[in-house]
Amino acid sequence: MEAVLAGAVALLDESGESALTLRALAARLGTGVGSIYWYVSGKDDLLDRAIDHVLGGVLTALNAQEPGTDAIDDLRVMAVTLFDAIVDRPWLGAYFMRNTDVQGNSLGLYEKLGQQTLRLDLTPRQRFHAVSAVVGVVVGNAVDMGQEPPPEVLDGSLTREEFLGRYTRTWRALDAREYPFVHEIVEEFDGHDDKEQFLAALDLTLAGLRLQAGARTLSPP
Amino acid sequence: MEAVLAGAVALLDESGESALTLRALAARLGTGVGSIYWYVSGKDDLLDRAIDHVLGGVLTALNAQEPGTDAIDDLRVMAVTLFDAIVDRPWLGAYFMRNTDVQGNSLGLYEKLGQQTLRLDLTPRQRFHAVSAVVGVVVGNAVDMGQEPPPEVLDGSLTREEFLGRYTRTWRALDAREYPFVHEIVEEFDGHDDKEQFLAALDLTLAGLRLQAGARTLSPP
DNA sequence: GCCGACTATCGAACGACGTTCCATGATAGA
DNA sequence: TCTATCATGGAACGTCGTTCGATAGTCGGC
Repeated sequence: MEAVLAGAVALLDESGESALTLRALAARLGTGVGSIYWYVSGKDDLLDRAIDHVLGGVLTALNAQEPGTDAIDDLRVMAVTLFDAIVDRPWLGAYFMRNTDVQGNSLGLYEKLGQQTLRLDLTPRQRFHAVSAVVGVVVGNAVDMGQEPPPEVLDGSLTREEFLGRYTRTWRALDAREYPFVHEIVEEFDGHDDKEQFLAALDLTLAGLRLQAGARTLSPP
Repeated sequence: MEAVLAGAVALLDESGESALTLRALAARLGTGVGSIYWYVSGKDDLLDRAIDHVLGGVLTALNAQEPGTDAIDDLRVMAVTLFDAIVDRPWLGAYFMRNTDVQGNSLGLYEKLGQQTLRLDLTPRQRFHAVSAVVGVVVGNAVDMGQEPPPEVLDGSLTREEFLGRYTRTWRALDAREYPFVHEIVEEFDGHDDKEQFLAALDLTLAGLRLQAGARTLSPP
């Protein structure tokens, strides 16, 4: 059972979601496809368990985090940790929201993030929405990078910079009167950092949250 | 060509992404699978064109919107329009970020949203991040509802309320000391509205953006 | 009036996938 | 030792995306 999950995660890590095939997993484990079905009910179940498996590691990382004096700062660190975990395993991004299990480590993460909002002066509904918003920002920015890069950059025949350069060249050639915004930000897009982009989005949401909470925390000063 | 795209969108609208099969599409069009390949290079291309097709409608809806006095308010209306389009067609959510075409209606939407930030007192980088953040919030909250509901509720043998009730019952049974946050918000989750949840997240981000822009707009007073 | 070139259509065939099913070992309690 | 349960392995089925060659229809040029 543990070997099945570890093999599935290894396949996903090595070559992305398209590489996770029951036949490929059986070959890696030196067994037949039928054996895998004794442990899991199907591919969906396999994926759910594999996700829960790695989310367990993320959850322990979150639990190891020392609580600080500011709840929103702690919330921010947790969101960044979650984001980094998805950067390490891009396939997590595509399937993150899929694992809406009734319980498990997914719920544990939700709880851990939510506990920080308990330290803020908010209504239950505001807390509920705040955690959803933070998770939404993480997922929304992570799915972008969860996409498998085109085969040309995987082969190494095209670097990521050259690939992005194709965008900027096309954009620079657009009519400046029809596309004033694209021209405004094309230099920013060129060589942009995905993580910086995520942090900017996260900080906007957290700034709004801080405003909503009135900058007052209920935790020890 | 137009018929192919219309048929693909119709299939997606009727029964979700799993229903879009080249054989099913050929049958609906009264033709063979080979004919479809004369118009599109493959299923990915078909999906990209179908998405661009419906995004064209969203873009015209955005262009029809009367500019208001406040750029952020306009940005908010546009984000809501985009979200509503995804609610109407849940399959859009799963594939929205997929269509990162170099040009097309996807770029047009990006430009339209970005033009609102040109009316704000921001640096180019801040504008770039602001649009990414808004799109991230829309996508992050839309993918949640882009998931196909379990077959039981599709059959009608289980209502959405009963399905959500399974969550709340399990959560209420959890240890209140280990899961204080889940207990805090379980009542909010029960019968919650996805759109309200999205609006809360969007408003947090826009509040942060308004703070960043110093509440000063460059557009006519 | 014929002909090559292009446009467009169709469905059989291929390989890969998820899944099912059953024959076959292993293992442990009686 | 017998037998019931646990566990394995791989052939077989149906569906999917995709490829390919056969087959018409539609022109303009000689």
